[in-house]
Amino acid sequence: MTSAQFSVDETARDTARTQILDAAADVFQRLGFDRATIDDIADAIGATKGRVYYYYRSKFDIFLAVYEHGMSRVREAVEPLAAGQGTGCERLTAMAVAHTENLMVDLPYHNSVHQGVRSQAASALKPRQREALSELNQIRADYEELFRRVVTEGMADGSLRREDPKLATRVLLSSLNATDIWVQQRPGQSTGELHDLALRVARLVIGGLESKE
Amino acid sequence: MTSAQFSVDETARDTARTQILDAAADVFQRLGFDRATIDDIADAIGATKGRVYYYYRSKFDIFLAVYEHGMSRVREAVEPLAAGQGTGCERLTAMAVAHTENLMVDLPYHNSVHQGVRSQAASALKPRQREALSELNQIRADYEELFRRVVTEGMADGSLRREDPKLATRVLLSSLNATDIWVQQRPGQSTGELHDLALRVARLVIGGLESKE
DNA sequence: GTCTATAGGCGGATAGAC
DNA sequence: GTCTATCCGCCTATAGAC
Repeated sequence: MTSAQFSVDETARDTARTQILDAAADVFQRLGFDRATIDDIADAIGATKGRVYYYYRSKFDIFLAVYEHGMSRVREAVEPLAAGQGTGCERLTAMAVAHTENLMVDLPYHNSVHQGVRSQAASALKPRQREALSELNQIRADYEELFRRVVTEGMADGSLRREDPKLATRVLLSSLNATDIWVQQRPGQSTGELHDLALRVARLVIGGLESKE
Repeated sequence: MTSAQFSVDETARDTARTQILDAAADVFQRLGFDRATIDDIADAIGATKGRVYYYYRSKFDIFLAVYEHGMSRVREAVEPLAAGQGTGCERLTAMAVAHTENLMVDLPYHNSVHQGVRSQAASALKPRQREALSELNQIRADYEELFRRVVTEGMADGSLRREDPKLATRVLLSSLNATDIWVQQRPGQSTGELHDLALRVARLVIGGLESKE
């Protein structure tokens, strides 16, 4: 086996896995994790259970992969902005816009993650799965910490009101994430329109609705 | 059968139904509607399935009753405030505080409703159930409309920034509702502490985090 | 009214053919 | 690798005893 061949095999495997993940995220969004069946996922890619179980051990493992995929994409988009130029408020706004934009683009993934965060307590997990889940929750906690640092800096430089940073960050992030209830992906939507909507949402949440007198 | 006796029977029946509803809301919150079993609900009140099915035809009917119960309580608390004194911003804030406070007090009910809104598309419903659900969704839409009117008035009287009222109302309500992810009921929590937390959350969402320069 | 027992179906997961 | 066939457990809902 040449290394080129090895590489090709790896790519093919990754492609197959990603195809399953995309389908799974979509089905999870539409039906919810519990109602979604492996057959639904298989149908969505024109296959049967057999193929899905060849690539993933269990339904929960698929969920974990969707979670990880979704988190790493949004983190890549947002993390660089935390250390950028400008006041805390300006950087926080840039992060919030990028977060919301990513949420809208990767809506099925985000929605699945969101479901997972809501109901993680449920169901008896195998040790392997429990470990994987708590790793992901750690990544999520780190992500929140990223926002909390910028919030704290913004309060220090006077661009943000002084409030409990932990509470403020929680409210901010949960508010942004809540948009996944009412946004809907439309095929004809340009990325410019999405950016515009994300901007308006982020400004509403950070700037508030109250007029500045 | 005297009318007094009739009344007593009705009360006993209502008490039994409410007990089931309280248990169901709690179980739905902890496990999610899909994972929750009728046995879980029965266990929570020290009974077996038989009792639960004597009072409710199906699991979905229990969910509908929880939904209705939760919505009518929050509506009773918030509706009178819409027509009160003060600027649009002041009335909106009072409504938002009452909404959030009620959410924290009736957390299991709110959380169940929230789940229902998220996944209502799923599962084939019987005509009777479909009708009941769309009635509840109408009640929910009316509730949102109540907020939208005050938002519009606030923009007219200058106490709120001019924005698309529909978008602003959606962001506001979904932000407030999103707190059900991270709030947790603690037995020792006084109503004063709850009110204080609700006030801070509502002011963060309406007033924003940005400092007014 | 509330229980126990059970029917009935669905869906996750596996075995084994191709 | 992907399929078909099937096992098995769980859970909604009902029947019927008490």
